[in-house]
Amino acid sequence: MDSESDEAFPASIEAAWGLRERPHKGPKRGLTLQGIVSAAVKVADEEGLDAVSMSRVGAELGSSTMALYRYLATKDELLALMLDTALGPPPPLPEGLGWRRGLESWATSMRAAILAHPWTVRLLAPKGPPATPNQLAWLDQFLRILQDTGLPASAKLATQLLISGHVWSHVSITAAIMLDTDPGSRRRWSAYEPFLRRVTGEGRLPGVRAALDEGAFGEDPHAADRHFAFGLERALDGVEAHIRSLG
Amino acid sequence: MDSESDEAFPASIEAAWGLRERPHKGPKRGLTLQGIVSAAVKVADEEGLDAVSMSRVGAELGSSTMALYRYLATKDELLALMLDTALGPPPPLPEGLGWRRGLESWATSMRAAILAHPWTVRLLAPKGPPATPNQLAWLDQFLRILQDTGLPASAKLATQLLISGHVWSHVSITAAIMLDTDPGSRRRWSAYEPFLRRVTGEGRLPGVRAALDEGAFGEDPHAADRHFAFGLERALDGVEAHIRSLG
DNA sequence: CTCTTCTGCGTATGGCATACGCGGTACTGC
DNA sequence: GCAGTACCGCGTATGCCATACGCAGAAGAG
Repeated sequence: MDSESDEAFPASIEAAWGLRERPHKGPKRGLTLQGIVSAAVKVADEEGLDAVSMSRVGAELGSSTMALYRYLATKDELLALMLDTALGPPPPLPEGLGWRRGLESWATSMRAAILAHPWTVRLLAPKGPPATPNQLAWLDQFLRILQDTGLPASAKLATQLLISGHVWSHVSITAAIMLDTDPGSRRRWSAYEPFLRRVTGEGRLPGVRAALDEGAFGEDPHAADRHFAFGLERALDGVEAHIRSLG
Repeated sequence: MDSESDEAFPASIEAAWGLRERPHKGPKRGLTLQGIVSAAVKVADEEGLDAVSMSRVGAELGSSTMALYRYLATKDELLALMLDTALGPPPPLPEGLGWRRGLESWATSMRAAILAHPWTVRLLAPKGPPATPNQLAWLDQFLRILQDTGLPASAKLATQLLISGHVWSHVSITAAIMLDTDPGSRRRWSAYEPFLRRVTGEGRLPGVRAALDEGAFGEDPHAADRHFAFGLERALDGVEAHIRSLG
């Protein structure tokens, strides 16, 4: 009955939900899943996601590479669990905010949680349905915020897709700039405006050229925050209009 | 003068803009950048993005691995150019559509262009400012559609971020399902609803549970299309309200 | 006709995920 | 208390990968 779902979902994800098995036969386990994941998160925080290899994580634990495979079937499982613990659970929501302020807060918290560990950005690309505890907790909070709006459940999910998509895509661009510690590609951003100017010459790409001449590409460092807020407000305006049209 | 920007942007990207150098000294070149990129796109289409290795592409051309490095500094450059040619230029826009229908059409075309080569999804994660010809052409079309709306250029860019973010994130999820040819993970989707039911027991995750009981997770195959349209309409509603408030 | 510069490409390096199997451990059933 | 067994950590090995380096030869420049 339940044994089928045990097969369909990786054992390590089951384990993350606390569905531990009885203490089996062999020798005592020297490691824990949580310990492995924490070590991997530490490595990612300190040396970047590319430094997270099975051998590097093993070394961090004073263990060997292959020992980890007694806890994880593949590296992808490790990455999924790293994402889950790095994001953490959503912060508790103040009562009585109303759905709009609630979603605003949700999106802002989500953005902050991601940027607290910028390498999570690259792991947010969905590889399957959300299945880890914290990921589902964020989804759950979102759905609860919309509880009393009268939206059908499928519209709630579609709204979550819109808002979290905005957070994700915005944060991806932010991270692409922020994470650029390499001086070579940092130079690329400063060379961007002259590059665009060259490429938009002779009447090519008039839309880009107009934006360029309006100074939209040489913006102040707070432009990212303002763009995030702008998109979020537009999206919420649209949701609000739709909710009103239902009542 | 211009030589600085030549340094800041990879030579292969300059080459993609047709800024070819004079036929230099040595032996004739046996390959072309376009030929390499086309071969790589072919491999990705037929065998998936993971099959695209320098040696596989070299073999496709009857050439060696290292020959490619006379045309590309790194594999990342190849991937950037693959993305650009796979997306292609935006289809010409019917005249007089009005900005709203225009953006709708833009987003729909963009989604179709991505899904025509589903592996592009993974390459859309921004690694720097958009710099290749077709990427900038899509951006340009978007900005031109908003030409007469009275929006400041920075708002136009923020709007583009919102809409393209929606397209990207939606298509990412769609692709995560579509590309799942592996029977093991296909099973995971069908096992998802029972999994959620198990995990939302005992009052946990009430928001998810409510959506589950409303049947929102066991939806028909056209749910993806409807969710895409829903999010797009909400976003455009918000933009429309904002544009009205300016006039 | 030589010289220089660029070509394709062979070889080598260091990294990676992970398959496989061994020797030993500690719980289970007798 | 003892055998059996299932599971442990982990050494070794395989087959990928991107790419650094340098060489031999080709072809335009003088």
